[in-house]
Amino acid sequence: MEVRRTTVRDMRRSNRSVILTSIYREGPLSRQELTVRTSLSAASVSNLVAELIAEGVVEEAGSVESEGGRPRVLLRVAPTFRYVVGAEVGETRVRVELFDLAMNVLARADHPISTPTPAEVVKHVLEGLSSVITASGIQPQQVLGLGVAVAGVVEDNAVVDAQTLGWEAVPLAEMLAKGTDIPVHVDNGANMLGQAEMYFGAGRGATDAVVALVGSGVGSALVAGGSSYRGTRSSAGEWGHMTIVYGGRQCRCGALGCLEAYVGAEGVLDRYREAGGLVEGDEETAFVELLSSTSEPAATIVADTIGYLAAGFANLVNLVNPERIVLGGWAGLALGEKHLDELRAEVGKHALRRPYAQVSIVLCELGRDAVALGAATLPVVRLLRDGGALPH
Amino acid sequence: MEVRRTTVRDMRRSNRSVILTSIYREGPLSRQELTVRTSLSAASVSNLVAELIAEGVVEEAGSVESEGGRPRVLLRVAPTFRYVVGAEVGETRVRVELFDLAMNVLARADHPISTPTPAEVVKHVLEGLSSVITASGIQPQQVLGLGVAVAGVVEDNAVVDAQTLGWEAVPLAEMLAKGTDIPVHVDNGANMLGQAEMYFGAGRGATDAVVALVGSGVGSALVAGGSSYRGTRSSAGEWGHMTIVYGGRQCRCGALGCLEAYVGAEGVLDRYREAGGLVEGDEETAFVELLSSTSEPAATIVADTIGYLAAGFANLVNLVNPERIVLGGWAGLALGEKHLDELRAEVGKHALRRPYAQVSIVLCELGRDAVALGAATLPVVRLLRDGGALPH
DNA sequence: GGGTCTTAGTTCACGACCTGGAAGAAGGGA
DNA sequence: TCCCTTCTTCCAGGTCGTGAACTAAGACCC
Repeated sequence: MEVRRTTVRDMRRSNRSVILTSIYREGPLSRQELTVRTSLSAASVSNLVAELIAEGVVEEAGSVESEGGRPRVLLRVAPTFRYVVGAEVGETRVRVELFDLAMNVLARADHPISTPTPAEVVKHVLEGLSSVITASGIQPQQVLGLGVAVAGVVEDNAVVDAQTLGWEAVPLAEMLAKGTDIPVHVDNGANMLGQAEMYFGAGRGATDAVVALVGSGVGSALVAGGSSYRGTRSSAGEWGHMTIVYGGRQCRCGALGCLEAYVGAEGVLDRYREAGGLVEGDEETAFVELLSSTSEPAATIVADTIGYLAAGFANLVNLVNPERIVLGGWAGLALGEKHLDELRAEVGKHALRRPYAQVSIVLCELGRDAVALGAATLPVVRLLRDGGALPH
Repeated sequence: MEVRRTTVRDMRRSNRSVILTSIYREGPLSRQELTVRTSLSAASVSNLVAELIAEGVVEEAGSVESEGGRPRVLLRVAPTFRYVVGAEVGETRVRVELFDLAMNVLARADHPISTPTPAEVVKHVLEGLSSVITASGIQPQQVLGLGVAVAGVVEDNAVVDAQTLGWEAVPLAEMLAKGTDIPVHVDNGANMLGQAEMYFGAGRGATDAVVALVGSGVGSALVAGGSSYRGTRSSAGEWGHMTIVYGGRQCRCGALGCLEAYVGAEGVLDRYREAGGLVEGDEETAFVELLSSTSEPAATIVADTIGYLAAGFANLVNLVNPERIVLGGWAGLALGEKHLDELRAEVGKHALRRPYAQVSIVLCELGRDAVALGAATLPVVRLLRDGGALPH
């Protein structure tokens, strides 16, 4: 039973949330447009908006011609009402960025790390946090929240398992909270990149989508009915470890024939090497090299990769019937920029006709640095959900 | 924007819905237990329950010892408040069943069909409807709704595509509505079987689950966050056409290497035949025969089937992180009854450790005749959602 | 420049709703 | 008979969205 009672107060919060979310996500809107979209009465919109303006969450932003009468006053979420901070914890660095509510970057702090122990990471995130706050000249109280993205399984703001960092059961949010009064949210990196694309990139407007990330490894973020789908215990979206070639190549997860073993950059290069190809330089250079090579074995490997990836996409199309699949990750983008049409066509060969006709396959728009941006949206989403009420 | 405004009236409806749903799904409850579960005030519970009793939706059903004082009066949804009808449209027959709200079957009508044209099916469903109403001696006005399950893609109560019946774009609900005043709901057969299991069978209590159906073909019903997940355009759940052996066996959908081509009864028997096995009698007999055969090739085929099915399960486990997978369908049950433990172990080889540890794999409890039952829950779910308000 | 039209936004009385508290009725056990 | 717990009833208090009447602000016309 997770159905919840409703009280008289929930009503106002819920309506504030509806209005605020509309204003935030559908650009500047007039009160009149809000009455239409929310189907609230003009009186209520006026009332609620007045309250939001009085609190400073919303502000008027110019006006626009009406249909012959008094002009409509546009409303937007005040970008400087509060600020949000996003952090990306990678294997080799910690990046912290401060945004206003319009998600403009106001300050950034990068810090390389050698041994990413939890204590080390906590220290650098907190240092980055105060550094970006100072750099942007705002008050700490003006920061709405800190979102942290970690590559690994995250449950309830705690990192449960992060193989690349070698972490297990690290209560990251709790540890960070000891060093700051700012509310802390922790989530999975792939989900955060997905969230960024869904809010500000190629996923805008879609309610059922998958953001598929192909880098050295392969992952995805699922969006169902407008919000991120996490599964029972937050580990949904492990698309990379879907068996696609039964009994096939060994994957680093231990299983055989995972998608990742075929389309992850590492797997692709392994396959190229086995076919006699020459792999030089770091993974990324080599991968890009492979993509632009005109040699016969390289072309075969690339074509095969497209085929495997297409089968992986088709599995998503058939199983979850998304309206959009957004391909990202550095290897995914590199591949997609050259071969998107082939990929689309190939998906059609593996997917069922109907769901295939309903899906559009596009590339990420935000590049790979959007992880911190995505993490920073966590406190924003909370603000919108609570109708502009501040935490505590 | 699918967030909806809330008005002062939605509040009462929503609270009625919360109470009614609790009573229906969590068995007879006393008012006192309702105040705890819903966190509504005792005054409101009393008030709302009185209203529901006055309308006849809820009734008192005995009492139970309290903690020393006045006994608690138990409440239940009045089984005879209204009745619901479920229909299953198959290739060879139409089955119509009438239930009370406790989902006891009160009457059943089966009708064989030779050429399942839409007109024919409409005729038989309507005949079945009036036949079960007459047989059970109730008034047509007492029937809350008719749910119809069709094997095929259903969008907005219209059958979009049903290959086995050879239908395309059949507005079934609309056609049926011309012959009856009872509200008609149409949905996909696999989803309805899934719904039945989720409400009354092996899925009870789970909020993130997959009901996997293996018969001659293979399908599934996804349940996310407590309700059925349909995807953008209602065709989610096509698990059977997930590529599992890239470039593998031809599937009847046209693609290569679909799960269905390996674990659907038809595919299994084909593989057995190719391995030199002797397939006699109809599909079902032959399949059961194969399962109990002790010959070496048969054992291999069965073991392979378990392996492929396990990979298909593992893909679900990794991608959607369900708390439960319910295996059904006649072939699935036959296989599961003998080999469930092997299947579970095999899934562990393909799935990631964490999500695998969080899932339980169980068999359907309701048998394959639960399709009409599932379809009949459609109007019940509507009733619960609307807090007991009758349609129209 | 003044009147008028049109559309946008505001104000206010009203009815619907939940809550908390208090008082009491109901039903059983000691 | 007394006590205890579970409902029920009632009322004042507070919140909310709504419809209707009202004000605001431009455009247009003479």
